[in-house]
Amino acid sequence: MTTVDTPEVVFDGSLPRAFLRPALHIALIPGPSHGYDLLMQLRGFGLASVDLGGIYRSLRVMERDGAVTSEWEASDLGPPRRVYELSDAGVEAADAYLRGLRTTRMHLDDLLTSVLTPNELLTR
Amino acid sequence: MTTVDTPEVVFDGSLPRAFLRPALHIALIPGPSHGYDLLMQLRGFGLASVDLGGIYRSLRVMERDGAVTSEWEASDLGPPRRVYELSDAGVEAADAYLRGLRTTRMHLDDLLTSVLTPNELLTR
DNA sequence: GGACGGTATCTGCAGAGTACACATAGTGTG
DNA sequence: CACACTATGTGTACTCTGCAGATACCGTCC
Repeated sequence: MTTVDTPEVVFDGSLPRAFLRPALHIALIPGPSHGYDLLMQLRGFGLASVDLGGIYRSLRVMERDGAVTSEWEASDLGPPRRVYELSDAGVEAADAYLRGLRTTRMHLDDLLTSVLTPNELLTR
Repeated sequence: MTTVDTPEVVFDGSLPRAFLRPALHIALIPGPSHGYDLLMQLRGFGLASVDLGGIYRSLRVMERDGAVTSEWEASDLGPPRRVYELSDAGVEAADAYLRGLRTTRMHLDDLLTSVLTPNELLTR
């Protein structure tokens, strides 16, 4: 089977996975949090299709890289949580991500307006 | 040195690969073009690290999906070019991408401002 | 003529990254 | 005691990407 399996236009406007790590850093700036809660937060930022497994893996990589530290915390709503907190290096990384994302935003604007300014396109 | 091989904050502000297909669609709205030229255009939109091989592959997938048609064209600057043109379906797809990207920009703004509004963070 | 740099397309492949499903377990409610 | 929600984690097949290499046309300079 040659499996041509059309990937289709999956760009629904949600933030792509490339933003997962930046978003996790940023979501942790206000204070410590755990994976399951971060999932909910990220969904609010349009990271709609993000996979929980991916979040846990990402957080562990971030910890391995020294951006966060973690410790277990009891919960009265369910099983214990692994709570992550930004390290100093993590705060710096978050800041770098913020700067990067502002540039990204700018490029996105360039791309979106590139098609609007030549107004022969509006007369299509 | 245990070489945990820090991937580091590689987020330089360039548009991530997820934007390649949308950007190709959009870049083709003004008119037909070929891979090598599209590379140059996309670089102008912050798709800096984009790989030529990836562009050619993407274009072929787009053709397979019916978004573009291609034909060979002679060039007096070098070897013949394969010129791609948006089909009707491709124009629609490009439009869908544009709408999606506007949503993406909105989410990106949410993410960026989420960290600015709580102004205890500004006093760090 | 031959070397070189720019233009142009395409393929091969190892490694990274993902989605999706599954396993496990605590807590409160009917 | 079944169920839903909270919560963390793993296994795996698949896809995607980056990087490097092959091929080739064109104009210029020596």
